[in-house]
Amino acid sequence: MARLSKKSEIVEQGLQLVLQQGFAQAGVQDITDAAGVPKGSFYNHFASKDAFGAEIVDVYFGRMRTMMADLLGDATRPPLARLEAYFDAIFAYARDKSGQGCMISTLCAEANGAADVLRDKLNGVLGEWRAPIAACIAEAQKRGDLAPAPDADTLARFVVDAWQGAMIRTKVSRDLEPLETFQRVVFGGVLVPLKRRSVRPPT
Amino acid sequence: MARLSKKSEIVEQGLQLVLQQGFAQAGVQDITDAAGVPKGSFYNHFASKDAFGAEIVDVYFGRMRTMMADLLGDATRPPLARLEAYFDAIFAYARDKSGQGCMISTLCAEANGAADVLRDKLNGVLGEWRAPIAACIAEAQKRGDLAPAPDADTLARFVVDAWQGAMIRTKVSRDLEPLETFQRVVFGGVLVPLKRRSVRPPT
DNA sequence: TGAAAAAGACCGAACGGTCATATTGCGCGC
DNA sequence: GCGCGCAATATGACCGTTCGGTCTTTTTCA
Repeated sequence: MARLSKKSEIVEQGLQLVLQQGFAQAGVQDITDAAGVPKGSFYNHFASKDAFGAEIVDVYFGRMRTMMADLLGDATRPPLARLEAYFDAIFAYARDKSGQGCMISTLCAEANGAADVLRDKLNGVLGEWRAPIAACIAEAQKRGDLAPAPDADTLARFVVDAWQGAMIRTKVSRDLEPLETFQRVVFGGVLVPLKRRSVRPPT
Repeated sequence: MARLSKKSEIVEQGLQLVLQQGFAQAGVQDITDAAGVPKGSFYNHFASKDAFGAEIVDVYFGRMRTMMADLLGDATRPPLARLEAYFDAIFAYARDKSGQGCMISTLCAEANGAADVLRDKLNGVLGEWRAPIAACIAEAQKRGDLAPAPDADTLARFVVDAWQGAMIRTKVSRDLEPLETFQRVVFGGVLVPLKRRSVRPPT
């Protein structure tokens, strides 16, 4: 039987549930109910709930990876345009597909109290996420599109953190305003020249 | 008995515990154990765990409020210096006091699945948090220290979101690097002039 | 004397996880 | 091509623990 094992069904439904409710909040029972399988099946495929968590991070990030490769790696466009296209894409993804939220930010928020295996996985994934963004920024800096001011890696860390913060707030505001704000500020101007300008007054 | 009711002890220890482990993760039993009181006492003071959550948000934000009033409202200093002083202060607070994390970001992250009373409270608190920051930014814009580009409120939303995102990542990285990155980028230059510059190449 | 608080035993439900059993598809000797 | 055996999966009853919350009784203080 098993039109290819029910594992994929558990992963798919579990992904949605964790996305909506958080990892701790989504019980194993809830997940297997959503997948339409008895609870026992869960432990045929996953050693523990934590192992399941690590696996859905892989699945989820696998999908992000293809989006990143497509949009951030497109050498035919200038780096900043690629960055904007990428964030447009994950914005659209958050709007249409996931109901709602970002798996990574959701799990990061619960990192305290979570198993080390999950924390380590998240650290790795965050690095993998940041790298191509930092590469785009570095390329823009080399082209002179961007000030060399904060180095590319620092800037990439900041941007990803800001995105996650916006994602977190969507859970409270229940709309996409935080993501729109992110887009507007990051790609339309920002606090930045702040310090330098205030240091040298209009004379 | 009761050197002024054990409520304050429950609130104090509960605050620390929620800060460290998250709201859902910190059980009522854990909290009363930490406070050294029997579990029954908890429900003499709080109608439910959610009501307790709303109350510790008030207590926590009350402390933030005084810090905000002191540093952001100090009319003797230029607005951008006040902003930087404020973020320096909450950085130091995160480093030294809280062990570790930010109550607001922690609870926002769990907003899905949380009671509406808590979500509403968080929305209110976020607005109250943002307002004086937006006021500082607006003042800086009026003085000409800052481009009028993204309006003050939008900028304030972004900065607060970015701070929360950094706070969230400290839970994964287990160090203060995300907060340092936030400081460096926000107060040292940023992506901002990005779009405008890339649109008009060096000719 | 009465209301508030302290106290701890207690509750049903849900949690993550286990286990014994039934079922299935598949490789392999024939 | 066929039957057999076996490992992987399917299944649901079951386990101990912990969850948020209740109840009753005792203590305290105004």
